[in-house]
Amino acid sequence: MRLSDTLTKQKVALPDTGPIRMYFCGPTVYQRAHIGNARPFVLGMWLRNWLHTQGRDVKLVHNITDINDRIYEAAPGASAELAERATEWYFEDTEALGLGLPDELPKASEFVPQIIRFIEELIAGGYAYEVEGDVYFRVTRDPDYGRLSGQRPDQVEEQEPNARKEDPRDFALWKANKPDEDTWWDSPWGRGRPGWHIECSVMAEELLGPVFEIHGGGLDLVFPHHENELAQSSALGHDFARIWTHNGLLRFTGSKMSKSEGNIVTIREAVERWGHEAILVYFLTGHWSKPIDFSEDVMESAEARVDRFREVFRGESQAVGDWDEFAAALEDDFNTPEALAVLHGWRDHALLRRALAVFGLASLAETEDAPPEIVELAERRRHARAARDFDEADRLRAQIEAAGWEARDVADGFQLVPR
RNA sequence: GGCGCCGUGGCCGAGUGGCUAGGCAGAGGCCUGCAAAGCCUCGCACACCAGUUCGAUUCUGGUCGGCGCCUCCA
Repeated sequence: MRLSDTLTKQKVALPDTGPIRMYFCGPTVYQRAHIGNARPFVLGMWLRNWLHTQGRDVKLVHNITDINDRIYEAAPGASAELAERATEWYFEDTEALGLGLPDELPKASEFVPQIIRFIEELIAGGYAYEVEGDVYFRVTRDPDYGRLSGQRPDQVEEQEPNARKEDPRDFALWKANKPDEDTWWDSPWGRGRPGWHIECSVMAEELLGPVFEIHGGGLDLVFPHHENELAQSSALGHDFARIWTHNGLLRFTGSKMSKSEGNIVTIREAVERWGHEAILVYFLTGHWSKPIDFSEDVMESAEARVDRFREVFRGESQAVGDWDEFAAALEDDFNTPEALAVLHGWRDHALLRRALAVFGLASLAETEDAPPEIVELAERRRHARAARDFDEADRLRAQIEAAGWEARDVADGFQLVPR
């Protein structure tokens, strides 16, 4: 399989043998996750499922960042409780997507000793320095800094001056505890807590090793988050990720859906409104590397596709479907829109179910049986029709519809479909 | 200012140097007691301007337009 890689800007082939180790950046837990947060989660799970069906050994790590400025700001004095609660929300919400869970869901707070050791190594190598309880990464020490995002250190917009930094673009590995921060850990530099980027380098390497195959996350993480992860890990001589996959962001009413703009729909709201299947199909309709609009229209369109697949399973299974065509679409940069188009032509129930299962959509193959009382009405309607009493037949159909079912006349009788 | 992405038929959205994407919506038809579902047919699609080429939506250059990131955003 080949995947578009941010670092080389090319499609890079995965190794043909050996395990596929993947690290996908998860949420910072301080509020309910929005639908955009679901995209990297979903992509990670799909890749994992697909590689499994290809017989590969896969391990997917999806981190939870539960130490962050935003959490302190959102819950002054109770940040740990908020992080814990928001982590539970995230588990609930992603579980509702019907894709199961990644192999590992590490939390930053559980890796602080390893983070401290990592920072100590960076200091020992001259890549980081301590100032008054803070530790900063020395960006100018890395001649390749900026190679992931294309940003050169001298081009990066300067932030608010921080007199403690040697250079304004240096970033924090460790931050000294502030009075309003209610969680802290002891370290060689005093009480404090990890900076934003270091936890991912550490957790990825702890759980996958100093080199792994795929690192994913939202496009907005390329800079600075992933650039800095790469800088930290390569400073210690680690290869880190072989392929960087960055998913396009969701746009809502034309502009980016973002927490700061407030125009967000949570995963939970979306699942309630459209159901998890329509959401998954919606994600399927756009290539993972490109932005997609989130709107009523596209969701209605996704719902229609869901119905269409369900309809196939209500019909007769026919030997129509070419697995290789499906596989070819996914093997070439995981092109789900193409794969989806292929699947729309299939009539082989077992094959289609197997393909949909890759995307967590096997449930589309489940046909629902009507309760006995509805079947009874349908039977009566069949007799009425046989007797050419169409007024009675239409009355019964209305009654069936009122009960939430649709009566369809088919060659050998009737079919009942939930509405 | 720096880095990067994108402009495909009413909408969404793949893809290709010449051969059907697919879905939604729309029109007509088949089927039906009427429907529903399904199936069939249809709509002069590739922002603009040059260039390369026998031939470009697909390659190159430019123009216009939209969008993302630039140290709290998946």
